[in-house]
Parts: sequence; C-alpha cells; structure tokens
Amino acid sequence: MPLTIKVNEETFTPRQQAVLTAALDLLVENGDGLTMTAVARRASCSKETLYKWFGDRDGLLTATVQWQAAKVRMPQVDRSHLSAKALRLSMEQFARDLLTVIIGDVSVTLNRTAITHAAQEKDRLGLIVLENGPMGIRRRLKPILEAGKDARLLRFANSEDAYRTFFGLVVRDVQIRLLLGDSTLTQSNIEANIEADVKAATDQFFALYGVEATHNRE
Amino acid sequence: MPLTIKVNEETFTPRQQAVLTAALDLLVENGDGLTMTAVARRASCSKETLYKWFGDRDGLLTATVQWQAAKVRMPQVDRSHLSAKALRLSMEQFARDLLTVIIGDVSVTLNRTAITHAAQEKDRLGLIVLENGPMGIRRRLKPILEAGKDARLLRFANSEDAYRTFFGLVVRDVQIRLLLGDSTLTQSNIEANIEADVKAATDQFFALYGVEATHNRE
DNA sequence: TCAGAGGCGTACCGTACGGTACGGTTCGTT
DNA sequence: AACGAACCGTACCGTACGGTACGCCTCTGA
Repeated sequence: MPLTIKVNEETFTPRQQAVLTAALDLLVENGDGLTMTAVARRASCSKETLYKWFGDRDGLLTATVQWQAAKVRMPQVDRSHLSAKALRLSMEQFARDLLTVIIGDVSVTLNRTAITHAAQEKDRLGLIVLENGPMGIRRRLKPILEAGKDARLLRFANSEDAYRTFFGLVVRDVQIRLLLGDSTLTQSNIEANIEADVKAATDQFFALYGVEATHNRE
Repeated sequence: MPLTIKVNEETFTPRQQAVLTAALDLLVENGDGLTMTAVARRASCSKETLYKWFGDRDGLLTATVQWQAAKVRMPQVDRSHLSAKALRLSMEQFARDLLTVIIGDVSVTLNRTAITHAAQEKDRLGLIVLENGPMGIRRRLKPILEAGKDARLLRFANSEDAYRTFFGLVVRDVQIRLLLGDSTLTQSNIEANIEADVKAATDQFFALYGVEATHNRE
C-alpha cells in the first residue's frame, strides 16, 4: 500500500502526484500549455494512463487544481488567550500569508485557469478555487475575529462584513491587476512593500473595527 | 510599446459596430462561444469580411473588448467648489458606479476573457481591460481625492494609496468571487444590497481618510 | 447599362489537440 | 519460469476551428 495523500475523498499515489506536479508546472510555465500530450511527455507517462487515471482532460485539470489548492494551508493562529497584541499579530500574519499566496505564480495561474473554466459554464474549478481561496480564508479568519469580539478588542455587527472588509483592505486591486497581467506589478516589486502593506491594512482594519475607533460601522 | 487606446465613433462603422455587438453578445452568452463562424452567422456577414476588417480572431476579440470597455464611462464629478457634502456624494456616486459596473454581465465576461488571454502570454486584452477598468477608475478618482485634500476634507500621504484603499473597500471579494463563478452571489442579490454597501464603504473610507478621523495612516 | 467594389454564403484546407488502440516492456505474484 | 496487470511510447482517428478561396449578389456611380 503506497503512501497516499488524501484530498477531499480523492487519493493520489506518489506517481499520480508526480503527474499532477508536471501538469501544474506546465500550467505555471505556460498557461495554455496543458495539453494531454505535453503532460504525458513531461511526466514520462502515456496518455492512456492519464485517461485511465483522470478520465479526461477536465478530470486531470480538476485533480491538479484541487490537489494544489488544498496544499495551500495557512497557519492556524492560536486563538486562546487573546491579548490585544496577539490579536494584532494574528491579523498581520493573516494579511501577510494572504498577500504572499495571492501574488504567487501558482495562485495566479490557478485563479486564471479556474476563471477561464468558469467562462464556459463549467464552474467546477471555480468552485474549488473559491473554496480553497476566499472561502477558506473566511473560514479561518472568522473565529479569530469573533474571538476578538468576545475579548472586547473588536466591534462589529456581523463577522461576515468584517472579514470582507479585511479582505478588501489587504488585497485591494492587487489580485485583479495580477490576473490581468499588469506588467507594472512585478512580484519582487510587491514583495518589497509587503510588510508595509500588511501593516497599513491591519492599521486600517483596527481603525475601523478596533474598540478604540471612534468611527465604526453599524 | 505605446499602447494607445483610442476608440472614436469614427473608428468603427455602424456595420462594424453591429458585428462587434454580435461578438460581445456571443461572449456574454457563452464565454467560449466566440468562434469566427459563430460571429459571422450571428452578424450575418462572411468570415472573409471579418478577417478583412479585424485581421484575425485576436484582432476581432481585441476590437470587441476595446470598443465595449471604452463605452463604460463613469460620470465625471464636478470638482470645483467642493463642499464636504459634495465630496461625500461624489465618492458615493463613484462607489455605486464602480460596483454596478463590476457586477454586470459584460464586465464579468470581459474580465474573464482578458484574464484567459493573459494566461497565454498575450496580455494585450488584459492591458486594455486594465486601462479601462482599475486604471481608468484611478485616473478619474485621483483628482477628486486631491481636490478633497486641497479642501482640507481628506488627509493622506499619497493619493495612490487612498485610491487603492477605496477600491478595496468597495470591491472587497465581490469581483473575484464573480469571476470564479460563485453561485451564491446572484446579481439581484448584490443589487439589493448595493446601496448599503456603497454607504458602508464610503463611511469606512471617510473614517480612514476624513479630516475628522482620529486614526489616520501616516 | 455596364463596371467595379464591397460584401454574403459556402466550401474547403491545415492543423492542433482530445481521445483511442496497440505492441512492447517492466514488475509483482504464484 | 510463467502469467498477467500496469504502464510506456507511438501511431492513429475524428473533430473543431482558424484561416482562405471563390462564386454570386447588390449597390453605386458614370
């Protein structure tokens, strides 16, 4: 019994994972370069095997996206014993992880692929990325926000709005510009400012939702 | 590479605009449905004419996106004599227009198309959408922000950050979710909340950058 | 009335790629 | 050793679609 990694009910053998890695590499290297022939050649396997394992091109694509997306795990933040300082650090950590993931080649590629897919009534990939992207973030951030609320460090009517505001403050127009291929946004360019951006976004979030804020949404 | 985007009414004849309309309709109806044959049939013209007018498929796509994107004109806001109330109304108007455009079928389709295109090293469409989307917004919003600053109604170090924060506060995760095909975000669903969202975003923006804000980014 | 331009519709070509078939090879099991 | 399952490599098929060619129609202007 070979070691397998379980991803949402789907298990992949190491060999299969090598294939998925090849597929992902091809995607990142060259967005439309994911032809079955190219994957087979890159992974040194036969097309027949690809079809046997993944059904069809769509299945391979889905498996690739799903497998990779699930690998993006953001560190869980310690929720217990929430001091003001700890909360702030947690939020900053979150912002940093979020930004780092979003500007990565893999994320850009996966989002582009899923969006392309969604443009054809096949929203399967879109839903996967959605679930592992924005929704995943939301799921992890929400308890922290509510812990902050319970600790009287944050004030908001519902955590949904608070999460979405935080998302907006952190991501701003970076993601859409990257997806559209804005050449003025080099990765190194963003990385250089990432700490400043993280701090700014967190400051702004606390200005809006921190208990000491005079202005607060109702 | 001087990417000049100039779409005058004289650039395309009415007949050509009819063709572009057909192409856009096909795009919106069915993202990948833009085949040359389909456009020709829909517009009741010959493929040869399409190639004569637009060069190749890419040219047709570019013309379509360019033509439509340039049609999205947000109202210029009167900048002179800027009262606090006028500024706020301007910002709200901006937020409303921005949200309205972004959740529209056409915008979603165009962004998806451009992103798909950008996934293939051909960032031409991406740049066009970028220019008419985020960058266009930035160009129109910036003078208003600076007028607000001059009138001592807003306070910020540079208008770039202020614009991007506003963008984030307004758009949040709506655009990426729509692009990914999030089925829980129906258009009517968003439209129902659009006024509340607009007000919330504007409130938050003024809380962060208004002169009366106690917390302000440095 | 005629000529030419512009344009429609259709047929056609080439190619890229998804998907299948098959012979040959490796490897595990008995 | 013998057998079979899994798999590799390659050749092959069908189709969809980008792009071209061409015959015919319509409209315009002299």
